[in-house]
Amino acid sequence: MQATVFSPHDHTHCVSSAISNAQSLCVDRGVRLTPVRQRVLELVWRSHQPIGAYELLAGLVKEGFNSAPPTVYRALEFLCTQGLLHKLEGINAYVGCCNPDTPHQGHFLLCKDCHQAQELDSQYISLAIKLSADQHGFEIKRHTIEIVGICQACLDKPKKLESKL
Amino acid sequence: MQATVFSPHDHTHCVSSAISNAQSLCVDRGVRLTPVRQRVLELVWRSHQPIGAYELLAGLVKEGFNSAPPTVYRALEFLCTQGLLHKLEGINAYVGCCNPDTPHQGHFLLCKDCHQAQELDSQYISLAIKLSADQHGFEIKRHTIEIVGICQACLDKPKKLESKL
DNA sequence: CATAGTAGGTTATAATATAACAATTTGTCA
DNA sequence: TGACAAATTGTTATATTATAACCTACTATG
Repeated sequence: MQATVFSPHDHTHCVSSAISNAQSLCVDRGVRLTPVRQRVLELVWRSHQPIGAYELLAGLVKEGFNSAPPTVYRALEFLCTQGLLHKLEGINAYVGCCNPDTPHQGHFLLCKDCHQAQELDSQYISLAIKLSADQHGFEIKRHTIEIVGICQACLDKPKKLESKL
Repeated sequence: MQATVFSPHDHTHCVSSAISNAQSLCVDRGVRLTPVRQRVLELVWRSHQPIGAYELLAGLVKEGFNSAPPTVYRALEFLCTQGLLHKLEGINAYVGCCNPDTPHQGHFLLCKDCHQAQELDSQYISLAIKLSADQHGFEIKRHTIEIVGICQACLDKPKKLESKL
């Protein structure tokens, strides 16, 4: 069983390694991970859940950054373009990408209970989508795959609400 | 090759059969396809593209319906719940469902050029998603599959912009 | 015809996102 | 270095999407 965000783990390590990975990736690509961009990336990674633009903006403001929406949306656009973040369209929220070195579209499991997002890397899903598109002569540019449900950890938890009924 | 929305077809027929199908479906289920709900369904089907809530609202207003947003959002919620429409999360727009009798989640091809949406019914995609979720012990409630790119008809068109360069 | 449940009307506002233009910083190269 | 172009950020305003809350009207049923 592979490690997942749904399992306990050293999240501080996740954040710091994501940042240092992003730094070297930006150097390699000749793009600039400016303070506000890096801070947004840290805030997303630090969150244990997908996080929205205005919540990120509130975090920036606490640290003296500009408080206008374009500040955070520009940083998010940069980070998504570089593949450092993925946007979850269904909930208008952002999550860190686990493997930004290899450009790819994210596939996600979203838990309705703990609200965590697990990025998948399923060859089966990618292949099935490719097949369907090919059958229609359709040329894929990008895709959004968001699977909403209950993660294993939450399924295993005692069901508080039901026990009260 | 199956018929697709990307191909020419008698769209008037699409609309009327979608409406009559919806009417009998609602009768069967004991739910009410009220005038505003039916009108929203017609407006979505009549559009040759996915259509947004406020554009639908403008259509309702022209015909004397109430002009406040809850009017259209309530109708959309009803229609989506009944499986008569699907919402495209990536573009905040709605499309008619081709097969509302069988409850299902839509899979879509969205053309960036002509902006049409083709609903897929791919067992491969469904199976691949099921497999991935099972591997993580994840219980699926619903999912969003939106594939953005260029449809065959648009690929075949002469490329106007490129010929000007 | 009383009444409970469903649907719609109305007002207000929340949440998400972008346009447009000015100011500043950065990289580069004569 | 200093001048310039490009990239980034600041700032103001507004567009777009969606929901809360409360009230009124309609519908089905006994």
